Amino acid sequence: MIRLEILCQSPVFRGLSPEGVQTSLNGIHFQVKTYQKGEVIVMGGEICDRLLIIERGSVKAEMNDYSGKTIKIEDLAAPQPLASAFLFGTQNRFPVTVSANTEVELVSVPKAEFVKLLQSNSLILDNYLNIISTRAQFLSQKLKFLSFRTIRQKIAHYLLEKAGDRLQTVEIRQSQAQLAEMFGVARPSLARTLGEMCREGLIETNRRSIKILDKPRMDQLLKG
Amino acid sequence: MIRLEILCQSPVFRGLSPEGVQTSLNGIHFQVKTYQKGEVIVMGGEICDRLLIIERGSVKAEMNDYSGKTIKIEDLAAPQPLASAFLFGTQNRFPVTVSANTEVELVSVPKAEFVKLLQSNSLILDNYLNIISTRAQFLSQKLKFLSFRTIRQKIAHYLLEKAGDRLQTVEIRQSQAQLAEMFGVARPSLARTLGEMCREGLIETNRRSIKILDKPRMDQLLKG
DNA sequence: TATAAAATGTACCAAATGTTACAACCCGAT
DNA sequence: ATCGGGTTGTAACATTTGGTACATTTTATA
Repeated sequence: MIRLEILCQSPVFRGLSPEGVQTSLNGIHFQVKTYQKGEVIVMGGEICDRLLIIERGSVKAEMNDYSGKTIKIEDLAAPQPLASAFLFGTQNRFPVTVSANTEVELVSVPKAEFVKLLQSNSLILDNYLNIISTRAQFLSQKLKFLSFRTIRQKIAHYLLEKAGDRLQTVEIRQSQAQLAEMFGVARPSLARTLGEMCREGLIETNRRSIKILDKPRMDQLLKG
Repeated sequence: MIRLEILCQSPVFRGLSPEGVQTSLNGIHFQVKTYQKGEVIVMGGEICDRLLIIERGSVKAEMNDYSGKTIKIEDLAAPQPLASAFLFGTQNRFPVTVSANTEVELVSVPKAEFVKLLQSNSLILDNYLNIISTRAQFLSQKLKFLSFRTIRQKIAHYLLEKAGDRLQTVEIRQSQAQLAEMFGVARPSLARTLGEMCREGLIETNRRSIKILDKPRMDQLLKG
């Protein structure tokens, strides 16, 4: 049994009514698979020739290097699709090993069938293009971010970007620890640098809001 | 006048004959624009609502931060498309300022028209999906790369990846300086680390070829 | 309100990297 | 063969960051 109410909330089917999803899926082949908690859903390196959409439950994705040990983890829950950027392109293999956090139900659509979907329904096509593009943009953004050498620069970049042209005060939604992870630095290092920038009169921190005091000097930081 | 022989070599139209490109383009609106050397083609931040394909000449893309200074450069020549990953997605703005290196001729296809193309021709759709996916994968790979903390890890990752399962000797095509830039580290630091790894018996360097002596310990480096 | 858990601000030291400088080497052009 | 430019190896030193530890504050929950 397909959970249409769930699927139509998936990024892939966004904007379609449950009936619309039903209609779209009518013409194509697909499977619904169930996995028990802990079960491996896809192994890293496996050919990615199908689109997987989580219908129920959550999974974790672990990246494993050649030596066999897992490094990083990402959690995905219904109604997210899995590794959508790896269906096409030159590297058609799952970069991660995916296993079930809970009991999981997946819809598995073979690539060829999914292509039919894309061609028959312009909304799904648009959705999918948006998914991959957004992913590429996200990664691109993150890369630009990592290209800054010092923590000061990362902070300056982050704040100025978030503040835009007029705003002076930026509200941080994440914890300092999350911010540090996003910056790719150690949490105490981030706190220290924030403290230094405060003392130097560049910014003013107060909880989760940061006020930019000296924009010119912040700009200067990035010119290097 | 459209240069069909050039366009059909573009990643977007790959696999189509010149006549096929002609046929595909017949139904849609598009423009051919010419720019003089040095002229700005798109400003960073501008809305990206059209696909641009270079028909002749080459362009350079510069990323400029808020302080107005350009940072990085990428060169693109015919028959490459421009910023193809930014036509869709949430951030529909050019991330870079593009200007003409030489006299340049571009084909400009409005987004709405391009969508028609994608829907009418499954080959173009497949090509485009491949372009964005490949880009996402490339970025993802690069990001994984930068996620390694130490230079040793970066070297180990790079060498093991390049060597694959059997090869022991890896030929480097770039200079040490280029390699360092790719790693995002200072050149002397890279040289130093290579030297250390040599002395420790992990590798053996000789000009632009590096021999992996102790694969197990190299693996171990990445687990740490 | 009381209490535990999480988040934050700091300090110290060790490790890694950047910076600068210079010598040795390789390679191509004259 | 020789000269010069680019590449590589190395050293010494300054900076930055990571890691660990702990006190303090805030937040969540009973």
